[in-house]
Amino acid sequence: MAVTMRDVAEKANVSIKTVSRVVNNQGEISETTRQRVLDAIRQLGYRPNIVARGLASGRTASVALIIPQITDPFFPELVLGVESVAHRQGYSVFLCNTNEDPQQELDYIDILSGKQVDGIILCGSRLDAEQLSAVATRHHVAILTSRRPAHAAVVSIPGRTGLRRMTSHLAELGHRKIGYVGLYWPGDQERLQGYYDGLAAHGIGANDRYVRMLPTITVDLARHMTRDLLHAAPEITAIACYNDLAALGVMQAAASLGRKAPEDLAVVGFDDIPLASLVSPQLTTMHVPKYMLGQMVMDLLLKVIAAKGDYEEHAYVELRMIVRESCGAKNRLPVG
Amino acid sequence: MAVTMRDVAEKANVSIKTVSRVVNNQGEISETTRQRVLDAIRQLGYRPNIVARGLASGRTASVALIIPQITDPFFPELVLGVESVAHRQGYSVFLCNTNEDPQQELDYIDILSGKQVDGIILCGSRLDAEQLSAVATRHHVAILTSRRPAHAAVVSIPGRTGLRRMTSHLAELGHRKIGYVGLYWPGDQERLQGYYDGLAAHGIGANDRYVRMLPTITVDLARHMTRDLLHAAPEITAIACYNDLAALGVMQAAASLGRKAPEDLAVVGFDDIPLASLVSPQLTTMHVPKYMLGQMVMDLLLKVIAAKGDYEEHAYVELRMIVRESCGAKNRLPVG
DNA sequence: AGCGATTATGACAGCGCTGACGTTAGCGTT
DNA sequence: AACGCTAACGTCAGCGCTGTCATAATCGCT
Repeated sequence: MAVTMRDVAEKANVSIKTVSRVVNNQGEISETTRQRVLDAIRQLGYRPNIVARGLASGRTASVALIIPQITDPFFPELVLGVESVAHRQGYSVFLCNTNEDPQQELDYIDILSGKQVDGIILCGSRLDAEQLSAVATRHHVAILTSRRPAHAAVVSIPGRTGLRRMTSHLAELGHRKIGYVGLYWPGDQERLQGYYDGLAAHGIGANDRYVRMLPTITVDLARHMTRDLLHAAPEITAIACYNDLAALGVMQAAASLGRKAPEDLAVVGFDDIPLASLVSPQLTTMHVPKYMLGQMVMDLLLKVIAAKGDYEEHAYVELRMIVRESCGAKNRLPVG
Repeated sequence: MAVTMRDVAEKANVSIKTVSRVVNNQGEISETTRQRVLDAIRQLGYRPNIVARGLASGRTASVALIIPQITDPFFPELVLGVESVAHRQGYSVFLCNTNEDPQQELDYIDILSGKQVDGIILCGSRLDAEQLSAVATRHHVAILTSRRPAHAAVVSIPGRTGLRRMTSHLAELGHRKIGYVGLYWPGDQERLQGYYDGLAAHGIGANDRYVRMLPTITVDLARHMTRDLLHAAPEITAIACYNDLAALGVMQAAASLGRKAPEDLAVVGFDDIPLASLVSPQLTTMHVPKYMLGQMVMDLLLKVIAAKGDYEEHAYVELRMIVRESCGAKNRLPVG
């Protein structure tokens, strides 16, 4: 069925090793031999068997990309970024959805390392610090997280700084009663901290009654919790959110209570997912360069692979605040 | 470094083949031997090397999922559906974005078949009929398309029927001047046909001036083209769209011209992407069960693999019209 | 007691490729 | 003329498994 190197070697009347050399562009080959081999390859339609190469060389040219949820609008762009550099470097990527379940994450790592992937990218890992560092020492790993794992190759989103800036923005607009709708996860309270930082920077005391933490972030859940929040503390005039999805829920809740954003409630999001500019009012949010993030983390993984795992780095992406409509700007729908 | 079957075999004092048998649950093994081997596996932390297995057996337990664009909101759910059944059956999935480029699609098929994937899923392929059938005969393939390739395993979205129903819906609401904003691609004009079908069913003559075809569908492009359309034919009172993304652009265009949906312009979409219920007015659209579609096409691929490629089937998913706000229903934002 | 059938296991080759090393012919050098 | 050197190959073992076949032990049955 499949054409092998042996077939090519016979046809070109050279050794298998010579064929291997021209296929991989390595070693010294005379131009005539190279052409002879190339012709044979073309005529026979030979395609190298990467599985066999993987077994022999230990490199499979495949990596695993582990993410919590591809349906979270944050991730598609990121995946695209990862894939673009992976593809350019000759790697293919296994996509693994963990459904935010640490056990599934561990399972996937197991399975994929059994498939001898050359490296693993962990995005928004739900593993605890200990598990994470165990995985990082055992495999070639690049991590995307807002946490600060030790001795690893990681790209971070500065969530704390980001939320401080967003909260400050609200304070500078004159808001004093500022709520927060966030994600409750013991492993990472960076963004919540940023919210507190922002309040503190403007001399506003933190008030636990103004904070709602969700076990997982969905628009529906955020809507429910926000209705609750606005009932309990109707004096709130602004809400900072963990991300845009939460912000959407917040805006829906406000609307359902007859409070229009931004006049009756200012809202800021985080991430700048595509949706953010498509809803009305358009979301003021912190832009996270997701595609670039994907590229960065894949680049990082490449370095880890090249260094055979012996590589540490901690890079941060830059955030950029996008002022749209949901907290007071004047411009409306794009025209034309 | 890695623990191999040989190590396990030595430790358990059996042959490698016996270890292989217990790992793969095949053949007759006495309970005592099985336990002995299992213990050795556990103690050594043995993990089978799937690459080696792949070379020896010809099966890699990996499949390729080829899609045009993961950032198109139609696809994440579908990918999830594919992955869920793949994972359940022990397969991993390579994600391949073609950027709607047929050449990239072909390249990916080449690369991944070099990696000896057991099967390939083609979604929304941009290949022409000839290329498609060539790929389908050469590899184990399941196809998701609205076209009707011969001699293949395919799942279809009945786009023609769907658009007929959406257009009819508009006609039944009393609209006579109904426009269409669609995708121009020679290989597939099913949805456009459906639009014409819908008009015809209500005795409305087709009018080319009411139709705009985009080379690729983005919200921005749809907005531009629709402004153009509404300038050229302001008498239009309703627009049927190829998909929800186009519908969003249409609604933005209408808003920018001071025409509010649904009062001044009724709009219907297609696909029911998550966005559809998040924008205001919420989109009336045709629900496509994307997650299920993913499951169906992966199930289909499994059959193709089991039949060693000798399997044909043409399944259709069921569509369900979702009446929301963008063409006349009364309900507004969800409450609580 | 002798036979085939069944159960449990091992031996062996080989999947298609690569890494390490070996070989050869041709060249310049002193 | 003997030597070393390099370019241009070839040889060989083996990556970690699986398929196929062989083998040994046990069993029931006549």
